[in-house]
Amino acid sequence: MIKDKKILLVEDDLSLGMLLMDFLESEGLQVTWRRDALSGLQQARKQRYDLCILDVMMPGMDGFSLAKNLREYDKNIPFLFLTARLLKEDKLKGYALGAEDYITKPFDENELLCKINVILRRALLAPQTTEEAPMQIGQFQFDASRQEICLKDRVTRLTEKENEVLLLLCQNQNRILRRDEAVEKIYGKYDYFLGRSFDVFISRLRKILKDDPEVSIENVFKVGFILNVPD
Amino acid sequence: MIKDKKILLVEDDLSLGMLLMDFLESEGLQVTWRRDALSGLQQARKQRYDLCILDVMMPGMDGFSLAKNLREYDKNIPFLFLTARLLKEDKLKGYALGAEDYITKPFDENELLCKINVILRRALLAPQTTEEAPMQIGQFQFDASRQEICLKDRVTRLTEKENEVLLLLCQNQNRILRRDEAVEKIYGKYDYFLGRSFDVFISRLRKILKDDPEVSIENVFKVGFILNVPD
DNA sequence: CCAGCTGTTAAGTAGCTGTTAAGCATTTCG
DNA sequence: CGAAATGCTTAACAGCTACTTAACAGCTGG
Repeated sequence: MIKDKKILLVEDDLSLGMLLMDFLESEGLQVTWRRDALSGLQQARKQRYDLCILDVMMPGMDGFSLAKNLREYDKNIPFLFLTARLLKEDKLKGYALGAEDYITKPFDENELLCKINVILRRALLAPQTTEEAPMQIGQFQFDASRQEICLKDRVTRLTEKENEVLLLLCQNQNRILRRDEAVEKIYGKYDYFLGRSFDVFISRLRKILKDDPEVSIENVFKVGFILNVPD
Repeated sequence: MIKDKKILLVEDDLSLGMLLMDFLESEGLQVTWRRDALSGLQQARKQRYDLCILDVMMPGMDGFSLAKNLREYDKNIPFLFLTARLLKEDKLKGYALGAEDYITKPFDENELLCKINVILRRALLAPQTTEEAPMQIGQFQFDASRQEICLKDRVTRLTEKENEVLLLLCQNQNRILRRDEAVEKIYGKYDYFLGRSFDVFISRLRKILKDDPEVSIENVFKVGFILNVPD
């Protein structure tokens, strides 16, 4: 089983919280337990967690709002909900927020552990966060960590989203970056308007890149884009 | 929501199978439904699926054994179990086999859809499983991941479907690609018009490939096509 | 409170793809 | 042989997809 991963548990119930914390720690996970949404949120900003386990019903801010806030801060952070309510619409709401799972109390500890393992296992397969070193794109020098791209002595600062899109293109240079995958990575979901917005960034990046004729962003109809770079 | 992903449904119950197939297809997924484990296994070997939905209790081979066999063939393929039994040890067994989820009947269709989306979304974030090298077709160089084919210094970008058809032909080079299987793989079903459409793609590929006289797409009457390549 | 920036939505245009149709060619089989 | 079925190719087109520019609402920092 997967060990040494950081779990943020936000659960107001004292006995359940202790129980879970003990159990998960005994399984080799590093658990931080917070008893309300606000301090859970603060904790999540202090440190990156591999998974957040959120109680839905809590005094003050509920688990759904907490999840929304967490996602604003890190749009890829995995979380799952714990709840005593089994209202169908709640469940769907949880998933709509991007939850990995939605578990109703009472639940079996080992089953929870299995679900946690599934989530962590998938996260293991995901690529590393960001590349720090500047990259070469034809005659350009693209530094994603500084969010800027240089040609000779001209430096262009990119916007946050432009930077994300260009980074994705770079990570797939000279092969297709699938449209749906790209949008999914950037926004966490796909719909018509997000696709349109993505197009606008492609257009803006093309304008930036046009000064090197050997570099181009080529469309593959209905599928995606290829960042063509020489060599 | 995520569309155009290939789902393999293995479920012996007629009414549930039809219900699920209709529902998932109406959500834009490409569903192949098999009614027993053995033909499910055969189907999985014919084509890569993004997710397998397996009934646990089936006459003959059960869902667990099927999952084991699937994993031998592709150790990363995601699958989830459907079952009427809610025995705890069954559940844990399912997860131990590497299941993404374990769903007990009766279940809500929309909840199932949510879970499917979670799984497909996670798979999107994972690195490319099939990093395919360009293939040689006579004097051509066919790069399916760039969706293009080169002869000397002439580069032809293929359309999405052309690419799919040519890839299938390549995977069966110098032997028969059965017409019904090909259409089934590409469209998820077979009817008269799909067969006609398929013919058009064969015709268009022939036009592209005609510049190397050693390469041909040969018809086998009423059965399919052979991509003939030298050596 | 204003100015500037950013991301999203909108609108218009252009272009591509997959499907269907139609006419002719080829194969099969009684 | 002749009829029926199947295959081949070209053409046409509706619907979808993409590109660009513009406008705008929300936010940020001064």
